[in-house]
Amino acid sequence: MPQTMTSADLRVRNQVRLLRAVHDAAAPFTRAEAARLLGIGRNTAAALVGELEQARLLHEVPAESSGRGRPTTLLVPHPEGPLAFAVDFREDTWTLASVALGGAITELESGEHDRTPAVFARIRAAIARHEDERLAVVGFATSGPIRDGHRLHISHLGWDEVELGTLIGADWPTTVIDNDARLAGLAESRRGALRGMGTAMHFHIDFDIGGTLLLAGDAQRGGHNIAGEFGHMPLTGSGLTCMCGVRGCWSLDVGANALVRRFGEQPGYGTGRELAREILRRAEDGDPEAGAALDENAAALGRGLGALANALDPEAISLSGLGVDLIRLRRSLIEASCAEFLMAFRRDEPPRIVPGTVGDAGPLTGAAEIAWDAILTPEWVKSRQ
Amino acid sequence: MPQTMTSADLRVRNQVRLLRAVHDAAAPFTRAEAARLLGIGRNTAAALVGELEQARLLHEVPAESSGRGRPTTLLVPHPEGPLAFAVDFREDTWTLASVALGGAITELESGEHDRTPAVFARIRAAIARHEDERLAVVGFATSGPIRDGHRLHISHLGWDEVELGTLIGADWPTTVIDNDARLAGLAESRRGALRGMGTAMHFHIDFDIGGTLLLAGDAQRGGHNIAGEFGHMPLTGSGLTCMCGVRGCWSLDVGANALVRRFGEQPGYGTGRELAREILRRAEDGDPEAGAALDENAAALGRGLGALANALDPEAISLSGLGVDLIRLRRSLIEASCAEFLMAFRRDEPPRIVPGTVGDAGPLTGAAEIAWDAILTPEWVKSRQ
DNA sequence: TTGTTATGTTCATATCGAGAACAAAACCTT
DNA sequence: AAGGTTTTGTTCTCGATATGAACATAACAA
Repeated sequence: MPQTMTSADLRVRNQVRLLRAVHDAAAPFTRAEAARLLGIGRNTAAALVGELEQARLLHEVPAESSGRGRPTTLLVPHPEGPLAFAVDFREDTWTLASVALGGAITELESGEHDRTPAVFARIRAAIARHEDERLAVVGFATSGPIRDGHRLHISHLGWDEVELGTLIGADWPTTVIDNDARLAGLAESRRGALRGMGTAMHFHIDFDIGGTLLLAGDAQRGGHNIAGEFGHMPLTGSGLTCMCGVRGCWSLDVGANALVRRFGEQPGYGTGRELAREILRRAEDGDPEAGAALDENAAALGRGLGALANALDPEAISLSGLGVDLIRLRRSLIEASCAEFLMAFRRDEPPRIVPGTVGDAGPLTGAAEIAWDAILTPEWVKSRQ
Repeated sequence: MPQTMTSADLRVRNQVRLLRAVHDAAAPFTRAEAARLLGIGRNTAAALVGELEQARLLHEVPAESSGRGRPTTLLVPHPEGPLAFAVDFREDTWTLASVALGGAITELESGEHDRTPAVFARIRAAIARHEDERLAVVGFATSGPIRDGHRLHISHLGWDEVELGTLIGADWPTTVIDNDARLAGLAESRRGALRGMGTAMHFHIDFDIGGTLLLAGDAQRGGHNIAGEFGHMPLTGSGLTCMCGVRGCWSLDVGANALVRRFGEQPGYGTGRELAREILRRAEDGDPEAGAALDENAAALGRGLGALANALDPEAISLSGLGVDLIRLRRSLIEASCAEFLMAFRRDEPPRIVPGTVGDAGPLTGAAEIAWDAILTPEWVKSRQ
């Protein structure tokens, strides 16, 4: 029973609701609109906003008049307010950005790395270079599952069950972490193609395919925080054995690895991505063999999406990475293959399959979301008064 | 923004929290315990309980003393309080029960039916026979997906997109409806083997297999209210075409249909269930061919559960129907097959596969849960004051 | 018999949001 | 240019909530 309520907490709770509304909104809104949105009186809204301005969380700027009525103010993040830092930690690069309330992202720094855990110390140093008293929380996106929230497993870096506590230590600011595929999905759900949907899915296609189930704007994590390995279900009837230890994974037929394997190349994480780009280019230029490889990839993608739609009934499915190219080049094939594996009675209302709109910034954007989620709480807001 | 909050709503909200706690509790608790549970003072608890007693929602009975301290009272449903009716509508029978706050079920009536929609009128009549002013809401469990919440599709009755409004009309009490597999899962999640879990799954195995994903005690419904057709994912590599219109469904290899098909019988909904029981009996008696059929069923079950666990990471999976027998007779085979299709790094912590404890009463119990869910709201509680 | 413990009860208090009335600042009409 | 309209901001009173402290009560234990 977390939601204990005294009449004093009521105020904090409404402050959080207001901050959440400002953060989630696509565009700034006025104080009067805020009152209507939250279902509170204008007087109460004035009081809330005043206190949040005192706490340097919100700021009021004159709104350009729109029609009749007394001029009002727009609610915007306070110029001296708290900031979240977001880190996107990738295969060989990292990016650090600052994110204000509302989601505006400012890139601060980026770098390459040598694939050893030492990179975490360098990222910590980069944070320190930009850190000031405005920094409130860090959101961190990494690839690989993070078991039970603290045991990191990145196969293509050879990191096996690395203890997160040794990488992100007590000298770090408050930090929340999740994996990139899940965060990319969260970003689409909060600020992209899946906005406002109750049930949706997102898949990131790179070397293989991973994804997340998005319910009411939240990414599902599972019982051990390792949900989302949709690529490791045997959905396409492959006879091969996957790196994960299972036979027949969907990932064996979808993604860059599947593309290059068709050309006799060993799938892997070095040159594989470039070769996949090359195959994509050749397919666009009309090369029949490259085109056939793309066809197979698209058909396998659609088949898996259809199967998953039967089980989970998403309103829409967004794709990122290679998936964006596959939609661009093979949309009808994906949809046909999806429909073929959709239960007959669902075919008149198939899930929409759309490219993500957050794009490459998905993990970073998602990291910013979980960072702000961590502090947009009654406890934190109360502590700032 | 549904959760508008005035200090007057606060009281109603706490009343609902208290009622919810009483409803969800495994055993009655005292007023003092309620105060601790909700994090409120004893004086506030006294006020809440007093008002709920006035509203004929709660009743206080002397609690047998346990050690020192002033004697207190247990909070129990009011003897003249509201009741939910629950209906379990099956292939050829139906059951009507009355369910008090807290979940105690009293069976009222049951009957057979002729598989035509006319049975709904007879169920309505049965409700009318037992209805009095205490009846607040009806929860209804049916088989088959209910698209968008109002278009019912029961293939084995030959009902295709039947409009629910024509079956459950304006002369019915307030009625909420969902399908049996989902409600059986909800029952396990609220009152059975999956109690208290954040992420879990339940599968009901009858002719085929259907299930539901349970998150924090709620069954997922999907974007069009037709989530849960896990049986129609191609998880086992079958080459057959399923009744649903798709090739290779998991359901082709798991359940009574799969059992009888192995003996050259046509799967169907008439004698199929009896034949499956017969096969089960023979397997128990040591018949090698029946045993082999059971083996195949169990292996296919495990394979699918492993695949789904990769994607959704449940803490536990409960089974009902034939699944209970499969666990009883072939537990190790199911677990081995599940492990084989579990990603290697997950095998040291596989999902627990357990028989449901609500058993045959799952759909009825789940129907009662959604019925009470529908009224344990601030609006309804306020309307009773 | 007396002390201990847990719970029930009473009362004063701070705070919250609602609602009404009024003020202010724009736009629109004539 | 003047007056009316519309929307928002501001001020004040009011009823309601949960709290916390103090006290009362009813069991058990020594």
